[in-house]
Amino acid sequence: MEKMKRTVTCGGLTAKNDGQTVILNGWVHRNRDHGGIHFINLRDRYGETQIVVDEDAPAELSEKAGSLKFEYCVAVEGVVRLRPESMINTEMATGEIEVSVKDISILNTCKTLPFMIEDETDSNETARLKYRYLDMRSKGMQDRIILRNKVTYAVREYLQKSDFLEIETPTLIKSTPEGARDFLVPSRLHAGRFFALPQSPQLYKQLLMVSGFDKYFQIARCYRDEDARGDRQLEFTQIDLEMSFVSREDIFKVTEGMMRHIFSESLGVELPVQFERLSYDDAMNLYGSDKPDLRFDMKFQDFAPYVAGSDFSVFKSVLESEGTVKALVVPGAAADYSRKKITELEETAKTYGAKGLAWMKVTADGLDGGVSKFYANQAEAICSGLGATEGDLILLMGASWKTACTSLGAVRSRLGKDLKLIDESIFKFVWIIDFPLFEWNEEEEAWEPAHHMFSMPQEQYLETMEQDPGPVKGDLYDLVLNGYELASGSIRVHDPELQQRIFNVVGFPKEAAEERFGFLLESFRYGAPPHGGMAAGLDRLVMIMAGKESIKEVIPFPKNSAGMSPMDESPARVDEIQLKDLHLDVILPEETE
RNA sequence: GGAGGCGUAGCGAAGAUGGUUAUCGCGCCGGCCUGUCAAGCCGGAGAUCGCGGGUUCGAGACCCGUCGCUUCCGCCA
Repeated sequence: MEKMKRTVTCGGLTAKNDGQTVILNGWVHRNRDHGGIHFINLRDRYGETQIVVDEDAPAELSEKAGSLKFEYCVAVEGVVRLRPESMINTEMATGEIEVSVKDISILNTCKTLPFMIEDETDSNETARLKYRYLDMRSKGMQDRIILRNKVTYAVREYLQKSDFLEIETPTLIKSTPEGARDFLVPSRLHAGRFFALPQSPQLYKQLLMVSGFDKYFQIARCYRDEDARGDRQLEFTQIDLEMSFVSREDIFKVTEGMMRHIFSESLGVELPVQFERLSYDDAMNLYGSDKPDLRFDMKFQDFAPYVAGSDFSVFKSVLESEGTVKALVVPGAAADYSRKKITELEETAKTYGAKGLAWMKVTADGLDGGVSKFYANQAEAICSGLGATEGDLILLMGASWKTACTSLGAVRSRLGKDLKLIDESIFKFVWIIDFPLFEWNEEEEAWEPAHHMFSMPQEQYLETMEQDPGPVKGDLYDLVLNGYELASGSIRVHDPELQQRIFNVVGFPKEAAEERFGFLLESFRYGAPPHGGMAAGLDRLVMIMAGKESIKEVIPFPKNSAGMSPMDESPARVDEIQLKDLHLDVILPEETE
């Protein structure tokens, strides 16, 4: 190897290198054999270089060139030369030059590939995951993994310069009942006991604040044993940070600064100095989502004022049962939206629990189609009230507040895509603030934490928190980017008494709290500083930056949607001896005959 | 747990209303070719049409079941 060690990479040669003797190492990306002359594109992560075995090359070399198949790993020695003027490839970074080959050494051959190595593969995901090491040879995957590296580097650079300390927290921890299901790790040394893998470093970073490390961050792997989604995996990575002696504004400032640095350094995109803010209530009422995509507008409007003056009984009964009736005006969509296409929108709404989707179209003479006959007498008032004009489609949703908002929100998202209202080239950040601290669980008939139990209630609600938990807003915030929840954070509780009051509201008895979080509560009794922080999803961030819709595209070795790896076939069964060591007995679900 | 979509050669796809030997592109094998860069041209091999059952003279197609993948809901921040 020493003799044929590379002196340059496949992306490094330009016209300036004309005449130099170089050695390249890389993979055969293409091999074009023209009979007497071979053009071979040699590829590595830095780029591609065309190497040429000329017509007057020795027969042995020519034959060797002909034998090079896709993805052979080779070393090549040759002389850089300028391409003839008319042969310059302007699409290629190294397109001005080529390397005239003097010697080829085959470092390794390659079997027939399961799929071609192309810039973006359209091969099926299972094959891509099974041969992930080949999939990652593609330019697209290489670019994304490299982008991910740039992002993590920018994170560290920015936070280190802002006096943050990168500190590791344990990944074998105590299982806690809140939130998602834990991954459990059986203990060999302690029969019947289990560690859990962390869903986040939450408790430990708070303890670091108690220790006085007033600015902490970590690029932390987290685990949740829940079903996968396009933007959710069993294991994922968070940019986790926490600060002491801060208010929400300090955390916003750091996060905004960090995002600006990330985007500027890794994409060359300049973000605004401050991100927009929207209260949770407004986000839900106007966009039907706590993670609204603000790259397009189309806000909801209140349709309640027109309900009483109509015979349309569905909406009347909705309002009687304290529900909401929302209107969504879709400009100019009347002609394009046939009954069939509206039914498709209705199906979207129904997946979010809506019973139906009412509609009408605005014509020159008033309202037409759908439920228009019920509102004919108010046509003018409705159109001017909603700002609807001829050719617009009006969609109406009546349901309980949350169902009305979320289902119409889903319709809005779909319309955004269908009508191409979204400018794909922009990055639209928005802080969603003033989240409710508690959420009423209908089934369990109990209050539960909307985020987690360690978030601070806003001061004005402290008096009434126990009597009336519903309206209590927390010092809680999410950062949303292009309709994805990118980060989530809060000012934490640092007072053990207040923490206990919150546990009480969500029906978490003192004994259970002590049992689970005793170490945290105890730490609060030793001069815990006020603190707060946030955690941002690294995978999602890089996914959005890369313009992809699945975090699998930015994770080197992801699991499939069933939570398995087609490559190593994990999770796998283990042998009896291992189980015995761990004091485990496995009961498989009954096998169907 | 539920709903939709998909499953045809190594890969990507076509295959109205059931009809003889299942089609195309890429890849693979062989040959030709002196400037290509998705090179081109000629020839060849390669498919129990996911699996099981059924309807039929006849099923890739229709029916039932089942498995796998995928997206979404539930779940999860």
